[in-house]
Amino acid sequence: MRATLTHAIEDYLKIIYDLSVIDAWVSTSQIAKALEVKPASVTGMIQKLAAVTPPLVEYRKHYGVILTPEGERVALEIIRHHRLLETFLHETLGFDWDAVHAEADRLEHVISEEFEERIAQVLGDPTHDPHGDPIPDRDLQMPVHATTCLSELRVGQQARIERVRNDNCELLRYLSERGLLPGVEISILDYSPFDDNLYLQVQGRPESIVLGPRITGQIFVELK
Amino acid sequence: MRATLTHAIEDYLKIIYDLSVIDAWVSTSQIAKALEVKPASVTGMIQKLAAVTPPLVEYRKHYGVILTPEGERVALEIIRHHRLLETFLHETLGFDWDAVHAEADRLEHVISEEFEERIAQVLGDPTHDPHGDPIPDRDLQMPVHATTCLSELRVGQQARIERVRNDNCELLRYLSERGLLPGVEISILDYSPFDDNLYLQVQGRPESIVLGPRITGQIFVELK
DNA sequence: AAAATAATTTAGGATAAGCTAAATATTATT
DNA sequence: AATAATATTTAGCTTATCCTAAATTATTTT
Repeated sequence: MRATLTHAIEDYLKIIYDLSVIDAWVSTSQIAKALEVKPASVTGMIQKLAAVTPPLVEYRKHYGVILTPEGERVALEIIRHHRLLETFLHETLGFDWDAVHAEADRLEHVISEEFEERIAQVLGDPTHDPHGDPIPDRDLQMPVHATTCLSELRVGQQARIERVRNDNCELLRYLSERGLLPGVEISILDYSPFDDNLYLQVQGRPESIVLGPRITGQIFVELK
Repeated sequence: MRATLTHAIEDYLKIIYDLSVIDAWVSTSQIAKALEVKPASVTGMIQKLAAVTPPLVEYRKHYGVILTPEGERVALEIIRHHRLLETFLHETLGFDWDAVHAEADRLEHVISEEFEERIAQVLGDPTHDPHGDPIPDRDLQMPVHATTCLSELRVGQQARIERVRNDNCELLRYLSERGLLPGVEISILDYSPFDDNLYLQVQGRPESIVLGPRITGQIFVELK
């Protein structure tokens, strides 16, 4: 079934996005703590988010979730709402510093695209909210074509790297040293079900690269 | 048990208030039609509204409901939110006249008292919304609804449009395209008793406008 | 590598607000 | 006053999102 984006779902996606700054894979208990609900409730919800069409998260039992491109698109939309609202409440309506957050948290789920555009215009298309957080811009939403993550690929498949969703400098250096950058074409050599490691090769390079499950879930690719 | 004011409850109270303009006692089916839910659902909800502490409606089986003072207080609070929001969306954010209603319908349940006060202040404590409906004031006094509606006028009479009591976007656009807005002066050209249509003209415009009986009962005017 | 601890999932309920179908009350027509 | 037509209510289901308690899986300590 196609997803109806309830407030609760939007809250989950937003929190998952926020938590995935450190590690794109986010655990049940992290989400539970952030949303102030019980872990069992989180399990129920993320199973739903993964089952919906198109899936909003990828879910691995006892491990965690990662946003799909579609999930991230929705998360960014809500975050744009939130940060524009905070800015608007503070700048235009004169709300205090500490009051804007709670108000924006309720309004973000309810405003239309027209409302969003009009306050953006009134504010002169700001790039940062009053806390200094960046406001995703209107069309920074994900590319339209369907992408999968590396961990979904089978041995023998070929793909082109689309993007790497991670802030971790070390990881990014590790990848770039091996030529694993957006745009590059790769093929899957082998997969170890024991430790979930993926062996792959960059087109035109001799050596094989091993990637663990934590990383393969963060690299999005376009199938060939 | 003490009432938790959900969005649904607020919608019921608001609609009951609106419907009680004609008769303070409002029937199940009137509410069902206005809210676009089934009569059985209305019965369930109004039984709850009557059972809560303090009761929000008085309920008589097979007869209808009437708002209690507490129910009316809540209804007026929501209506104040709604009408302030409509005014704000139109005046401050530049929304079209006919687009404000849908947006306000969602926002009204979600804004804080602080938000309410700040937009009221920005607008200079307005007494009427862009449709001409009175905005209940901060201490929630009853607005006075004593005006005549268009359908009561005779051929040759002149009047000033006071307010249009309707949610239908298409209708509102239809009216605004013809310059039929609150504040505008009109005169009645003709009336057809066969189909109950009213022919009228906006002061300073050449063309005549035809309105059916469904509409003329919803446009309130002040006689000249 | 076994036991202890922690995290996660499953199973089974609770509540809010909607629905349909059947039962009952009210009102209108003959 | 009996019947027909309407309106309303009851009973029982559905979906969304939460909960608790018990079962399971993962991780850490010894």
